[in-house]
Amino acid sequence: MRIVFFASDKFSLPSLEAVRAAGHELLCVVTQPDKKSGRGLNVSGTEIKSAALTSGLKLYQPLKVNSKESADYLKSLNADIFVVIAYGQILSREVLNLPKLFCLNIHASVLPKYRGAAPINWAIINGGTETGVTAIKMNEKMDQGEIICYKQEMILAEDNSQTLGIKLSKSAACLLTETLDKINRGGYILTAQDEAAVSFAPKLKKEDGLIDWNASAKSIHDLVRGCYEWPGAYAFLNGKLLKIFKTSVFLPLEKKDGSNTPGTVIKVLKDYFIVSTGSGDLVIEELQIEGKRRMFTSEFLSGHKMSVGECLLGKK
RNA sequence: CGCGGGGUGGAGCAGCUUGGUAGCUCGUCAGGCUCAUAACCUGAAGGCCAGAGGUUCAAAUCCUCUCCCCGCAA
Repeated sequence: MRIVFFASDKFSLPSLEAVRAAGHELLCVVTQPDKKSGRGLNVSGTEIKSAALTSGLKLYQPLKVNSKESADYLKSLNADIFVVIAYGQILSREVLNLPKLFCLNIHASVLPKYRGAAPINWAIINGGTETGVTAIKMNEKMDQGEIICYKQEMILAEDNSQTLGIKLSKSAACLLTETLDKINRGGYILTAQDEAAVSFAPKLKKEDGLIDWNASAKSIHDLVRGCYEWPGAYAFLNGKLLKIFKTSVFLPLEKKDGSNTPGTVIKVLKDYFIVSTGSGDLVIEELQIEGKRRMFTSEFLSGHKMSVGECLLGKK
């Protein structure tokens, strides 16, 4: 099929590769414009851009994909179908109607759950044990299109957003090629989403990573996993930002009186330290203090004196 | 020119203000103690103090420039 591929995140890379490998005709890759990012004012393009350039694919980076100029160009490509995966701009009805067939979107959750920009993160933050990827025929409302098919994926206890994202991106690639096959053969059924089961996964904000020590150790642990690696779960230690990348829930052998204020360091060992929470204790295994690189707690403790009774705070 | 922190044996840090012997907690290696050990004791190896200039009798330390890492912000 003649495909125009819309993507801006590395999540879409396996899908892009799969479409190529399946022998479809990639007319053009559409991605977000280069943006200033990082320290200073370095301009950089998306990873999709570099991949497309490496593969010699045609690249298009409209500032506004719905503009007349952009729509005219996309129309001129005369595509069978638009494939949209983590593109980052909402397509107008006009653009959605450009391809001969329709616009196909792969979303990183089992819809109608977790509509929105950060489904992988929220699935973990909420302590879920399974999620998946869904192929939908897009309509003008965000993630509300009819479902063509989906695949489920387990969320393992050791998964974080990164590892789960990698797994889902691969399953998205499989789902995409399967779906394209179905569409090619005409053997697919559209199922409307159950509006009663809808939930949302809005784009993560920096503040979403702030740890509330009054929460349970389990939910803080889920926050740490779900906010990996951006924005990162964080607290403050002696006025400095402390990002926490890896934790585990500590299961004490004996019951404690629970008199420790949540956020207090209750034990410092050689390789890690333990912080009390609203319910249960949390082992801190990997972290990053402001101005320093990310490191294992064992490394951190080699050079930073930390003592029982210190407090990790929710603000400076 | 967005703001700020940093670069010191293999790891993480102190020392810099007030120039004068390279320090701490680990790790590594060797030996000892021990029924035994990730524990304890003793000893050793391992540094052009990011790089280049400058000031000085003397620079990790003060001045200038370059490179690299990180947090904020986007």
